[in-house]
Amino acid sequence: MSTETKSLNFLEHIIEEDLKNGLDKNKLRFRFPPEPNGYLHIGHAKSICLNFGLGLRYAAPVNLRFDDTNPDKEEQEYVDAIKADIEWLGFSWAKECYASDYFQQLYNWAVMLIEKGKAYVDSQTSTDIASQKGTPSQSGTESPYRNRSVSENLALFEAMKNGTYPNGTHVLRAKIDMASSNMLMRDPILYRVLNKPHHRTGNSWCIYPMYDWAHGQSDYIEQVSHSICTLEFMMHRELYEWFIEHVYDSKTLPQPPKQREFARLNLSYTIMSKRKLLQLVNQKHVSGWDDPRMPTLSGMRRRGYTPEAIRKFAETVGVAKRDNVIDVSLLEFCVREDLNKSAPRVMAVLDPVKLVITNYPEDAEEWLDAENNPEDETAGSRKVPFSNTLYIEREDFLEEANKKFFRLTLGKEVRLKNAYIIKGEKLVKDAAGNILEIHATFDPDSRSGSGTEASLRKVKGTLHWVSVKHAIKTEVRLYDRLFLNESPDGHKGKDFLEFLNPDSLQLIDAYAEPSLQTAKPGDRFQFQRIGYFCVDKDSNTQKLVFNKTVGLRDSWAKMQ
RNA sequence: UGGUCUAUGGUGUAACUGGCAACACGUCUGGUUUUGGUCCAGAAGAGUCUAGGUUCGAGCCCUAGUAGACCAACCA
Repeated sequence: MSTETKSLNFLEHIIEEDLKNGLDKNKLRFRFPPEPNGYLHIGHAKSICLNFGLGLRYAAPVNLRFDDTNPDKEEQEYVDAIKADIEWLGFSWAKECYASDYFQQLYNWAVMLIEKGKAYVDSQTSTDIASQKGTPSQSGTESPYRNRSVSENLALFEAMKNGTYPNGTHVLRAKIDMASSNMLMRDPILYRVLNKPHHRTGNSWCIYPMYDWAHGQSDYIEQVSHSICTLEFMMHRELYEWFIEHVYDSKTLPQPPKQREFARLNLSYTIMSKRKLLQLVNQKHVSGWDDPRMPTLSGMRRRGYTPEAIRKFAETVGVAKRDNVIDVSLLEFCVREDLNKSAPRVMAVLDPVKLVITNYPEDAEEWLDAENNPEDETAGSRKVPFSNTLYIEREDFLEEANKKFFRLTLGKEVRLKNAYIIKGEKLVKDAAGNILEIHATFDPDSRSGSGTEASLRKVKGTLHWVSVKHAIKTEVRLYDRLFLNESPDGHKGKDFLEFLNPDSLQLIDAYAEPSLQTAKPGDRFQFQRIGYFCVDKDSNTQKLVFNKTVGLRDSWAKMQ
């Protein structure tokens, strides 16, 4: 990998600095720590590419750690989906870890904090505790339980653990500073009583650690050197370090883990909140987490996005600390760039109108050579059937065309891709004036690849087509933006559902060349002049459908 | 009204310990092309939030403003 010429991002500068200051390169270790409460989305992909990318760059292990400290929201289904998505993206983790594996160790450390007088059991209600927290500009007040004796705390905490108390009755808090300007330092909660089975530990625990208590310690246990998270955890850093300081033993780890923060990915027109995505799934606005309209990795996979494209995208957007909004078109660019190299070209007509070649023998057919991919010489060629009755795209004919339009019109020549040059002759219309058929004549000497002078003649337009007799009818699913508002948070005060695009999914019947008969799920094609499509299997009917991945860059469309 | 973080073309990211602001996307021209795709060539577009300061020299350092983000869940 030629990472040498690439400039470093700020995290890599930090790591380089640490190495320069004597950190052993072999002690570098990273982790990707998802909470299994939903499917991974494109925002996670940035974090995955960042963490695993650092692992690759420094030949350091990267753990996959599930932050499963809240059985209220977490499920095994999510664990499985997350693993599948990371593998699909092309990364492999050194160890599969779970915060829940550390529950006992965490508990022991909590007991240790109590013994040191650094933690106490608070028996107030959550509202009482909240009201004592103060505000950012006003210090909080100390809990009446703050100075319980160590032995009382120990007994209470053990009883909490043993399931003696109902939910919400007691919490374990760190004794730090109720006047701190950092709200998180005002005696944060370490444990809450939650009588609920956990997807991995079952019924063995009825107290569960909070994020702050679990996360840093998990990093420490796994000997993570750099714990990279998003900006909203910035204020947690002070607490992270306070906790580490109280359990840290330099004999175990030469240097305590370091939390550093980067700005999360924001994509225009894209919902990136797991809560909202879950709502879309639960309320059946989409068919599931892997609906091709979802910004989830599984949705993008079904849509036809490639892991390469997503990795390239993550690399392109970079990593920094300022808030950003990336335009979705950049992601689409990365997808096109990758697919252009690899996707075979095929012909399909989405909105057909009949084209009759009047001077072509009525019952004749011929199989013409068609190049599979002009970007890839090894892709070979295939045969496509030609006959006197074809479908072409309705929008490829204009009865009254201006000079800017260089597709088919009466009296003008265009080329049929891989076939002949034709000339528009006349129209057959119904009583209402709708075009039923376009009649044209072809030039027999103009066959593609025939090498004749006529075949080399320049015509401005090239049309895709399929032979009516040979075409296969197939379902095509066109996807548009799911979410209409440009800014993901630009709907202040309004329900984000109001911005859902009613036309985000369109099912249409299209006609495709017969070679597509053998297409398999996951295959990707470029429908000539239309866009990229991915073969998907309908979960109910088991029939193959084509999902539109992304359109072609179309400068003509932009001119209108 | 407290604290923390951030501020570079339209967007995003660079610029090693100060030395003529670079790259990608987008935009615009022109060329190639049996995809109005691709590819190729070129151009425009910021003088780095503001005001001071240090310096021979500041996007980088200092001070003060301004703007935005984050922080008061028994969520992560």
